Amino acid sequence: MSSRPQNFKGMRDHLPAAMILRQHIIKTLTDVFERHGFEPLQTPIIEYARTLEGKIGDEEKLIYHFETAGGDKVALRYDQTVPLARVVAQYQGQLVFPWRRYAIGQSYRGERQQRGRYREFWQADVDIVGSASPIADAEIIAVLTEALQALGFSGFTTQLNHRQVLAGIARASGLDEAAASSVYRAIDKLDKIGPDGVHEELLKSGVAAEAAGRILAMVQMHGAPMDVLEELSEQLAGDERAQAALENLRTILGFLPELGVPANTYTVAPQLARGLSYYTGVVFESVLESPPMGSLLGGGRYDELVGAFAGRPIPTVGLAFGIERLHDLMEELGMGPAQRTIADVFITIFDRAGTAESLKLAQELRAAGLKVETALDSGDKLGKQFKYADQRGIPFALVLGPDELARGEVVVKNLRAGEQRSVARANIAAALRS
RNA sequence: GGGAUGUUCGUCCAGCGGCCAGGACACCUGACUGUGACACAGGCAACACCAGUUCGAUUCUGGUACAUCCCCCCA
Repeated sequence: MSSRPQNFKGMRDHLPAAMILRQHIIKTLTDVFERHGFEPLQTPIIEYARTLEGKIGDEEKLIYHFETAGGDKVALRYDQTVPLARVVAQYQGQLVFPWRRYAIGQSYRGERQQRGRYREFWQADVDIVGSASPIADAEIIAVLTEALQALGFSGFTTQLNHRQVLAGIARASGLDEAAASSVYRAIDKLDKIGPDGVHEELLKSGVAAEAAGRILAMVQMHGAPMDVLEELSEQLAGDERAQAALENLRTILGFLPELGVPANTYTVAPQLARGLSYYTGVVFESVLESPPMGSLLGGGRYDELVGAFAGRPIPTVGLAFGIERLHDLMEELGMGPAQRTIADVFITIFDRAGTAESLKLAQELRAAGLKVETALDSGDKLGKQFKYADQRGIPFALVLGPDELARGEVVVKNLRAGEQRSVARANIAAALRS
């Protein structure tokens, strides 16, 4: 009784049909990123453990640690932001700032698997490093909006907030910084557990009933973004840092129309907290109304992390798309490319004598830019070859037998429609494209 | 890390103390020797693993592994 082979828990294999969708997602994102001038970056998935330690807060227990045979303490990267900070510090002299870069690859977190959460997951990160300009923040929001649209999503909402608005709400409720973190966690669950649930959690974390009521009132504000900002401004009057944050949000939002971000794709959401470990300014995430899938992406401004290795402040704003979630959602919603395979056409081999001509034809069509697969066994019957091509989902099969060779033609068979016709060899590529 | 539920041919499902463990789809093989699909006829193929209870376990109990989902946290 041999044990069945099995992939490691929480990690997935992606068979060709899934990979076609994933590559479509990655290509679409890459196109959008590059249209905005972002350059590609790739870093190893293994880092020295010390590089990752102390950077992401109390979730370090989720980092995969191990020791190499040579005694090096290493870790699988937890995200692509800390590696970015490392790269910035290491190659300062070779990079031109502000630096726009994107990185698409996998990260690892040792947590229990759940919907939309895996132990190995791909993210597409986009960041503008070395600029504190609100134009940079706005551009990141423009990129995210454009990318979701390019993928075919509609009805998504990007919720925006600012760390200092959150802090201001805590201050206005008489809470000190130490108490704040559990408060942020509680209010961030508003959408999930409702006002009553949040109220309960606030009380549980030691917030007075009156303060909890004020927090809830502020956090539940909704309406047109500029109106919400105005209301918050009144509620947080006298708090300079909060006022500056609100002004910053106003400025960022002001650039959005020109950057092509439709007003119905974003809201100001005072309850949005996100992973608080390193964000310092604007924070945001995009969600889909349904099906439920957590956030599709998340990000914000973090002005301290990147400079931590470099030893000088390097303000940065960026975000991470969750490729797994985009993938799962698009699969569920039937979005993305319809084809099951990448090949455009299958070329049969009629018999041993015709093998050379079939292979030659394949090269001609490949040179013309088509994706071509040939039969591999000159002894197989045509019927078997057709069946194979059909099972693979290849739309066309070509037959090059003695009759066709004599006439300088090729039979083009449409496997979906079941029709076939004879086409002059020179015109095949064109016939397949039409 | 804590918790809930689940695991039967490749896939989806049935069975439920004793069965040759059943079906559908998929797959393989047949007739057609320049043509797949449809139909037909055959065939391959499973009780996740380890203990326990029992005369007897796929079925009951416990554990393990894995999966789905929740908490935590996040993409």
